[in-house]
Amino acid sequence: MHGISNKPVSNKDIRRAFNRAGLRATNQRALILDIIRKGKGHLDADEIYRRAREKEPRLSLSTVYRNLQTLKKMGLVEEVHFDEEHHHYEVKPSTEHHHLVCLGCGRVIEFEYPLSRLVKRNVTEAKNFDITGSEVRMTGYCNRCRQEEN
Amino acid sequence: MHGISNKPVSNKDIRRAFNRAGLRATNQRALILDIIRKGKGHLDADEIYRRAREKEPRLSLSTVYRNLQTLKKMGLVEEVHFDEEHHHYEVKPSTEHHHLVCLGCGRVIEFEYPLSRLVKRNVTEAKNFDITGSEVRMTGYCNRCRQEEN
DNA sequence: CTCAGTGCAAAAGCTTTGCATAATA
DNA sequence: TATTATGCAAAGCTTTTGCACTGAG
Repeated sequence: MHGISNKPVSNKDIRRAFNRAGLRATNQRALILDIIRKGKGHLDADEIYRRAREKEPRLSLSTVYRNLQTLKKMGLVEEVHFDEEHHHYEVKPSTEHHHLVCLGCGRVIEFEYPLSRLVKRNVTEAKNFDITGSEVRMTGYCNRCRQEEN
Repeated sequence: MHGISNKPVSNKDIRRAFNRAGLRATNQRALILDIIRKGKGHLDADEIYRRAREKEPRLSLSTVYRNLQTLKKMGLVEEVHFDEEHHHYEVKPSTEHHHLVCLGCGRVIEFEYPLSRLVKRNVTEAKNFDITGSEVRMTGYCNRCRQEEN
């Protein structure tokens, strides 16, 4: 089984995706997208900035912010809210997935589950609602942290 | 059937709750809590500030922020993230409840459903996780907005 | 060659903090 | 009366915006 996806992965594909959207394929843009992809979704704007500058030291923070907006609009990147402080960004996953956040160690566990379908089916108020996106964040304590507690 | 709750509701109860926590029962504090309660959970800090000033014109924004922190720590108030822009606050509900947000008209629909229990049961990664809180926000389009679209 | 995108600097939110004063326990 | 909480003003962050310049198409 291959992990084939409908998302652009090669530089060429990325370039095409940008051009198709009427946007220009700049190094900064590709770099930022690449960092978000490698960051596994738990990077905030500043962290993306810091990592990007290692490769492209002249890059500016406003370029990061502007591209985050752009990539969001293109549907390539998704903004998630892990905590009260920062926004985090990740490449949009094709399947519905959610997060468990450990309040002990801060670890974030991703899981996949079609919660929106379930809500749609079982919740009266959701029946007449066309759910297009969902953001689920459950907090608690992971196995490891509970054991250390005792 | 009464809507009896274990949360303080009368002024006296609120006063006691504060004192029990070693805190002082100030007018500002009670007012802010009252506004959050009446606001049905969809107020941001600035909106709380504006409403509070109608009753207590000398109240400062920093007092609002400080008390939001305090009330959160006391477990009386909960911070929720509706959109990318602001934090919203609501009195902590006893039952697990979640939000449907209409991207068309901005309407927020609350629904109750024990999603965390369900995740705990059905998701491998959640099995060893002690879920203590959950924040679910599903977005889409409500009945009304879908009809207007056509 | 054109115009979208960039870098830089400045501005604009939102939130926190320091300090003197006021109010509660 | 002893602190806690408040108001005010200033500072701190994160994010956005204006403008001249650069580079992709």
